[in-house]
Amino acid sequence: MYKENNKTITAQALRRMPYYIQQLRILQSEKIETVSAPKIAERLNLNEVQVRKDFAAVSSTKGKPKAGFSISELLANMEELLGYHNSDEAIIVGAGSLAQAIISYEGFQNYGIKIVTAFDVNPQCIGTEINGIKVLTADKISDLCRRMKIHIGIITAPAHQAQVVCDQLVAGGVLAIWNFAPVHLSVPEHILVQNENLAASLAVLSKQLKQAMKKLN
Amino acid sequence: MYKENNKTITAQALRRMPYYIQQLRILQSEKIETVSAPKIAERLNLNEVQVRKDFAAVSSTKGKPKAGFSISELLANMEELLGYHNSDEAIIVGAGSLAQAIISYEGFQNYGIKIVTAFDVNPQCIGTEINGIKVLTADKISDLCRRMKIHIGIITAPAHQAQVVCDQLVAGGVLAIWNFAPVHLSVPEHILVQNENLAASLAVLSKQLKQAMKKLN
DNA sequence: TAGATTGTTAATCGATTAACAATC
DNA sequence: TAGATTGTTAATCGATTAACAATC
Repeated sequence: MYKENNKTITAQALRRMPYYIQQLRILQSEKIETVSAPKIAERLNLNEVQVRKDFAAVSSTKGKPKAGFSISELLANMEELLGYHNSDEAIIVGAGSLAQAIISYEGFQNYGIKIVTAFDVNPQCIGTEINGIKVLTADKISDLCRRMKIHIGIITAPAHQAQVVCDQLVAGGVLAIWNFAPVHLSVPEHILVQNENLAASLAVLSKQLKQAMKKLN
Repeated sequence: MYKENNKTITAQALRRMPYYIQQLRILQSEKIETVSAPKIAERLNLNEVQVRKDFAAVSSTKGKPKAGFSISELLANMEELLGYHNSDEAIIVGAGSLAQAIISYEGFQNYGIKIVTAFDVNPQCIGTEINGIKVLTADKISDLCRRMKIHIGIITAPAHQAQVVCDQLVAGGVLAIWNFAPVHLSVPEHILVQNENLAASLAVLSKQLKQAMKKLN
């Protein structure tokens, strides 16, 4: 849980923020100026109390009974909270198609990080560029992280290389790791790891589907 | 929550399964035959009771006090549970770099789905192949899903096309949607949606990092 | 005013963790 | 036997949801 202006925001609430931002932008493009929590809740299939609490937690001003919240103010508060306008620098290790997808993902610069360099072990791609981002040899990971004071490392390397890459990032002083390899990473206690495990997500989906189909029969 | 052999497995437990499988395979490759819950818990930084309960929930036989569980049996039970050996067919819509990454992701065929066709609106990529998978024109989504009785649709299209694609999938009889577009999808009640929202994950990571760095000062 | 909406306290729900007897 | 480990019940924790008075 994180504090901002004496208010507490949970990780789950943070995960909802991009969805709020998306909806608020739609309303804003329709020249609407205020919105109520129940309205957004309905559009996103969420509980209205939850939305109200989330809004209260990020909003710099109070909502107005009957009227709701100012859309432009909510948007500014949420974007500020997520750091959309002052991006942290990051590097990405493993310059394959996943790296390319992330680098070109709907303009990630708007999402609070800026990828400055890519790394790979394959001599064939070293020296090339992905969307304007240079691919360097993996030997230089620690060195570059340290020199550029990089705080975020993204691992898109294959599973069997993920732990080695992780260790190099940690050695380079990286504090947060966004891990796309489907393996558990061992890290010192102070290092943050966010796992993006597609195998795990798929496990949930395909099991749920099987259950649903059983019910249909 | 899902039942299997009178035992209940939660979605969170399912998400832990691929990590168990990874660790069990490592031990198996070292010719070790049994393992205890506390041992796996330690390797994965989990609570030992949680691991024991997860094992009990999937295992076809009971663990033995002092000895623990049979690794090969646990592996077989988990792989069966996740459907690793009888893959469901799926299609993917939006044949960009993210689609390519998913298609080539560590051999996804082992993870319970088999992607049979890709779709795109861009005439340039229609007719090409991605790792042996043909790219067809998006007009044919509903039709093909219906004819081939496809149950899983993967959306890797841009945000502004995601809802349209989703509607086509639903019209084609798809029951489960794996959505990589960073938007909320409106679907009929019986349709399963698993959101893979990178913007949301990044929001958590970058906020946590900011908090951690505040503490360091 | 009436009613939609807010903010807040209390109740519920689900998942994790602790405690502990049973057992190989 | 002693001790590691299991299985299970109870306690804890955190997040979501319900209830309701306050207010524009």
